[in-house]
Amino acid sequence: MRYSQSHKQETRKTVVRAAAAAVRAKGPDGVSVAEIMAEAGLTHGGFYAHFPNKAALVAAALAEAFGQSRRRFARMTEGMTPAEALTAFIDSYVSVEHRDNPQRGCPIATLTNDLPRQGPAVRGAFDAGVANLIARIEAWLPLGEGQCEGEGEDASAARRGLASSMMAEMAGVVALARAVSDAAMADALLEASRARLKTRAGLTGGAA
Amino acid sequence: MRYSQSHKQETRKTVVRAAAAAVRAKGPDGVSVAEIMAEAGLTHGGFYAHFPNKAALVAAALAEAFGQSRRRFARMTEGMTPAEALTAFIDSYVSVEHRDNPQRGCPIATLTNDLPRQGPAVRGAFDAGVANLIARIEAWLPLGEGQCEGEGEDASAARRGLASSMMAEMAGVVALARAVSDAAMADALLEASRARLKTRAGLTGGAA
DNA sequence: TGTACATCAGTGAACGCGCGTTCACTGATGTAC
DNA sequence: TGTACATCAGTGAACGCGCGTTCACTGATGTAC
Repeated sequence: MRYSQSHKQETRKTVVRAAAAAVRAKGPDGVSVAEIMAEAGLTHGGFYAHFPNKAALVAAALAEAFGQSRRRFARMTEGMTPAEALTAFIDSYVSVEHRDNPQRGCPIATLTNDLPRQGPAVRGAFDAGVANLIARIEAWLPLGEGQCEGEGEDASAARRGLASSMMAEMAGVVALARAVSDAAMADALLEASRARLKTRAGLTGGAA
Repeated sequence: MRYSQSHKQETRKTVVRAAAAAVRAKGPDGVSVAEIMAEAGLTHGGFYAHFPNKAALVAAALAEAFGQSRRRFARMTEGMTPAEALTAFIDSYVSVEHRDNPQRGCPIATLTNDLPRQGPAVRGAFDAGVANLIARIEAWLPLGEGQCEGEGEDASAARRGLASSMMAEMAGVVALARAVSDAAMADALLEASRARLKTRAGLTGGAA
């Protein structure tokens, strides 16, 4: 029952971080306000001093989760060439480690199916996260790639299309590997997509 | 309150069909037993004459949904060459029509995120559905495709890997197109993956 | 063929339970004097 | 610098509500005679 000037903001951050983990692990409708507040060391009654309702917390948690992922990959790929960065990104995204730790993983792989049922604030945060991830992949892709030689409108559209297609496969395969209960099949799904994604990005022969 | 010999089985089928649609539209935890029974023209109390609990209904609904998808695509691709069938499959799976009608679409694109939280019966039905879909795509793929020329262990493994990778992208992009609220972005995601999937399957130049 | 009875699919009220949200209260802090 | 007061983050009991599940009951049907 003490508080200083910045104490409320710190408490809010703790709650949002707890929510970011819980929402990814159990889904927006699978966690309760009381559960998240307890995780943050508080009781559920105090929740409404920080958020108008549960939906606002979910929106904040989603934004926090996207921020965490972005910072993590920025740190990981610091100083790398685009080809190295993209390889590292694919290897860590399409991995057993990522599959087995949804609570600190990419929110797209965890929450996609729940999103159509969420409110505008949550969906807006999701749109932004998806667009950001596609743009990041696109920036890492080698120029003049694949079927579209030469610079111009077509090459740029092809790069964007490839980045979008890769994003869909990456999020899809991680979600699928979590859903499948046969362990060998789950491993095989990750392995197949990891190899194909690198080929698709033109990363097979070595760095570009 | 009448019943004939087959009446109970017909009622059960009606309930399972209603559940198969409702579960895909709203998720296993988003529909109530009462809602499904009302959809089938019954009251909720009678539910337990047909199923031991809600989980059993969800498992039956998932199996029914997979069966519907399988029959639909079998009908659609009847008499086609493998290349034609695969093209038709990609076009209808990665489509605006499929995105906008989850209630009669592929359960993988709808339920993946909910599956880790389901019981063994539901998860077993899901595993079978995923394996079946990958096998179907694999059977449609042209022989000696892509990077792996010549027949043998490697070519077969490459075909299976490609089929698995394509399945992940297909389910992933449909789920993603539903999750994204920006209509232009959702359309672009589908379009990009549809084109890339055909290229990946070796369907671009014409039939093989 | 006709009658009496047993069955059981389906009804609708009721049960605990957990949830999101509300609210009267508490007490450590920042501020006014 | 010291004291009195107002603030408001956090507490914990309580609220409606919808859910899965249970249960006493109903009445059309299949069966025994």
